[in-house]
This record gives sequence, structure tokens and C-alpha cells, in this order.
Amino acid sequence: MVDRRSGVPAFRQVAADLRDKISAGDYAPGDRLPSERELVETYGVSRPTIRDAVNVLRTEGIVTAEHGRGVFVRPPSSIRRLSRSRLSKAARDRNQGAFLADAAAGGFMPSTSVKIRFEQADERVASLLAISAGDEVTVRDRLMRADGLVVQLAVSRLPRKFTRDTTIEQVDTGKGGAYARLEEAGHAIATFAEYVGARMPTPEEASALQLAEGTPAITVTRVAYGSDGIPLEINDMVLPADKYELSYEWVAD
Amino acid sequence: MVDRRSGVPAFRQVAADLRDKISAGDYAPGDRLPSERELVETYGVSRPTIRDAVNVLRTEGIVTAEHGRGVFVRPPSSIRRLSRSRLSKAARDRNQGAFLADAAAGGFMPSTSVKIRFEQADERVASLLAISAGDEVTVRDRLMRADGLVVQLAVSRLPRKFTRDTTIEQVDTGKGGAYARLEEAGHAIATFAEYVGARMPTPEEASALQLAEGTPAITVTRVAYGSDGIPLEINDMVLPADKYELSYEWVAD
DNA sequence: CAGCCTAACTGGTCAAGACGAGATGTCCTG
DNA sequence: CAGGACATCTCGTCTTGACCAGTTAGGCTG
Repeated sequence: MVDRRSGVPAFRQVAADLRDKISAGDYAPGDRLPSERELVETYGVSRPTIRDAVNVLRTEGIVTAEHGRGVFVRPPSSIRRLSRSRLSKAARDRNQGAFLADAAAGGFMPSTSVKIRFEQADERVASLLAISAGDEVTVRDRLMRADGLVVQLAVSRLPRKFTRDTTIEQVDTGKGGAYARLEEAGHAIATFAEYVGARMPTPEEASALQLAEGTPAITVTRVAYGSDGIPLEINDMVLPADKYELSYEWVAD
Repeated sequence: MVDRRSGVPAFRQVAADLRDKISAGDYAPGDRLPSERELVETYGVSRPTIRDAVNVLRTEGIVTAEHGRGVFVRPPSSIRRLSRSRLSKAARDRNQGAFLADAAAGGFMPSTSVKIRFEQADERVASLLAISAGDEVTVRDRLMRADGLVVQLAVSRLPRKFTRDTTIEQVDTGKGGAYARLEEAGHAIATFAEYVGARMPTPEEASALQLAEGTPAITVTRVAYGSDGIPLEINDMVLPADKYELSYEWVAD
């Protein structure tokens, strides 16, 4: 029941009560919550109020609603850990992109689709690639699927001057991937930098990644530098936060 | 106006239209949107429908509502970049914790509050610290403020066997911080590992960090290892995703 | 007995209306 | 002219009522 005199809005009281019941285990992961109309009875409030309460839990990501079936406690999803060793030369030499290596380890059927296009660098891209805004860049737009489900979006951008007359401008870059082609052209990768953030996905990202309401996206911008310190490539990735965790290790100095 | 025959729910049409107008610059960051009652007129739908639409944008984090004032386009917040060099020994020797070093660089007034407690390791903590579940750990619970605003929560846990009879069990650990005390006790830090994820904040975190609706939290778990590979400390941090970006650099191998 | 079909669930959307509470400018009063 | 009271904006909450749209299980039909 709801305390009308407490000053706390009714829908928040209901949300808090349901949240407590879930964390106490009264409703276990995968369980169906009572229907909205049942909750109307038990709490003595109207249906929109119940819906407001459930929406709070949905945006918190702890329940999902399925039309016609009910509202379910979201089971903790298995986290895939991405380590920076995915970019080691050893892994590259095995002719595996980072994603294919993950697939081999994770035991799922990988598939990727690539689109190539060319564009003029905007301010952010130009600054990260140390070129001038408006300079031409080669863009490789990748969609990665695991067992048919999209699990990762990645957009790779390279100054066109490094990719002309290479298979980097083709869908299939050949054995070893784009980094191997760069190396053949005299641009071996020397260092990496990654910038990690998180935000709510755009509607397009949410539908592409099939994100449930209340699931944030992790954004990773990776910059690959040559031995002379010149940026060779930036790679913008968007990952579902409920499926990925990034790991980094380093030696203390 | 709203197209009733399109099959797209009215509140989503309104949300999409407002989102487009915002990204097109019709409403600039900081601008007030038309009031809900005005939107009722322009779109020809009821107020609950308008509110649903606005709520979509709120959970997407692109507008905030202020009671009595209006709905405002959220200005892009300035991102503070946390680099791993914040943990270099040089920085530690300057008697600066990571947070104080950031403050010096960012030019804001820092303040922190610390609570010490002891608890028994749960499964996750035990596994990360390579001890047995139930073993006693020293917990340092920190709250960091910048100009009075809470900007970071951090919980540090160390096996009690490493902290007994040290100032690590005091609020003030002394010059150089906890890592310096560990080193004096023969446990120099050799390597770090960080695990980065993101999720929606709990209600407690949201109010502590004063997160606007629709702002995710970045979670960082840092493990510090001694030269013998033994875990010495784990540090769980929660950061507002709209204020922080993490950066990592490494040499390709 | 197999398969379809429908009834009775479920959540999704929307309306119209009411009142509460914070913010703010204006106008009146001292 | 300064300051406070109030009118009137804003969003916040909640109700009643209705219909639409997936889902599912049970019963009917062939």
C-alpha cells in the first residue's frame, strides 16, 4: 500500500517497493512481475501511476516489459571482457581481427559487414588525426554480429593519403587486416591510445544494437600512432554496456 | 502536427520532431523548450502525450526539466579526461592522490571525505584480492567533491593483513597516501589492472552524484598488484558519464 | 487427434481533467 | 523607492476511462 501523507510521490513509493522486493529475491531474475492491473489492486493506485513506477525500473534497467507477456526481472547478462591484448601483433599475425579473436574465445558465430566510404574530416577527426579539417579520409563502417545479433558498431577513419592504392579501400583488406597493409606501406603501428566514455544511445544505435531501455552504450575511441608519432587511424566503437567490460593492464612506474 | 495514420505512436513522433529541432539548432543548448501546454497546441495531442514525449528526451539525456521554470536543452558538459598517468609514482611522490592532481590541473576546489570500516570479503572481492571469502578487509569509502559538488565515489578494499598497524586504517594515511604505506611495509605496487564498464546508477548513486535523469555511470575497478603478483588493493569507482572520459595509452607489441 | 480460432489475459497508447508546488514578475503598500 | 503579497506562469502528480495490439492457452472443429 501507499502512504499518501509521506510526501513521497506514489509512483516512487511503488517503484522503491518493487525494487526492494527484487533485490530481496521475492522476484528472481527472469520472473514475471504481477500484471499492471494486479499491482493497481495491491497498491491502491491508478494504472498510469503503476506504469510510471514500472517505467522508473525500466529506465534503471532492472526490468524489461514484453508486450502481451508481462514485465520481467532482467537477468544479469554475461559480460564479455575486452582486453587490450586483443590488439597484440601476435593476434594480428594469426590473421585475426580483434573481433574474430574474441569469437574464437567466446565460442559464438561471428559475422561482420563493412561499408567503405570517403568523407571530409570534421574538426574532431582532423584534430585526432593531426590533419586539416576538410582533408579526405577513408571511412570503414563496420557492423559486428555474434550469432546474428549485432553486438558492436565500429567506424574506422584513416587519412586517405595512407590508403590510396591499398586494399584498405576495399571491403576485404586481406590477410592481417588494415594494420598489416599500413605496415607494408611503411607505417607500422607503434602506440595506441583509447578514450573511453559512456552515454545513452541514440535511437538508431539502440535499435541497431537491440538495446533494452535503460541500457547505456560504452564509447571507445582508439587512435593508432606510427613510430614517428603520426596518427594513422581512429576507430570509434559503440558497445552495449550490459554485454561488455574493458580491461587494461600496465606496469606501475 | 502528428500523423495519426503512420502507425508510429504520437508521443514518439513528437519526441522525434523535438529531437530533430534540437539537433538542427532550432533550440540551442540552454534554450527553454515551449511549455507543455504550448506543445499541446502545436501538436494537437493531450498533455500526457506531450509529457511522454518529453520523458523520452529526458531519459535520453538531451533535455532536463526544472519544476516551475521549464524544459531546457542540456548543454554539452565539459569532459574531464582521466589518464592512467594519474597513478605514476612521480605523481604519488608529489603527495598527491589522483584526485588532488586532477584538481590542480583542472583548477577547482577539491575536498574529500573518507569513512573507514571493516568487512568480510564477499565472493567478488575475495576472488579479485586472491583471498578467501569471509576474510577481513579494510574498506576506505571516499567521496570526492569539486567546488562542493560530488563528482566521484570510490571504495577501496585491502586485505586487512596488509593494513594492520598502518595509517591505512586511519582517515589520514599521511604523506604519499595508502600506496606509500604499503610500500613501506614491503608491498610496492608493481602493476595495475582496470576494468571499465557502464550502467545506469542506483537511486543512491544518482542522488549522491546529482546525476540528471538519463545520465549513465562509468564504473572502474582498479586492482593494484605487488611485484610478486599478489593483489594488494581493489578500488571501485563510480563516475558520472557526462563529466568523465578515461584515457589509456600503450605501446604496440 | 491435429490444427485452428477465439477469448482472455498481457502491456501500449491516448484523452480530459484536476490539483499541487516551485519560480517569477508585477503591482500595491508602507 | 523598497519590499512583500499575489497572480500567473512553469512542471509534477494522479485519477478515471477507453481502446489498441501482442501473447497464450484452452476449447472447438474438422
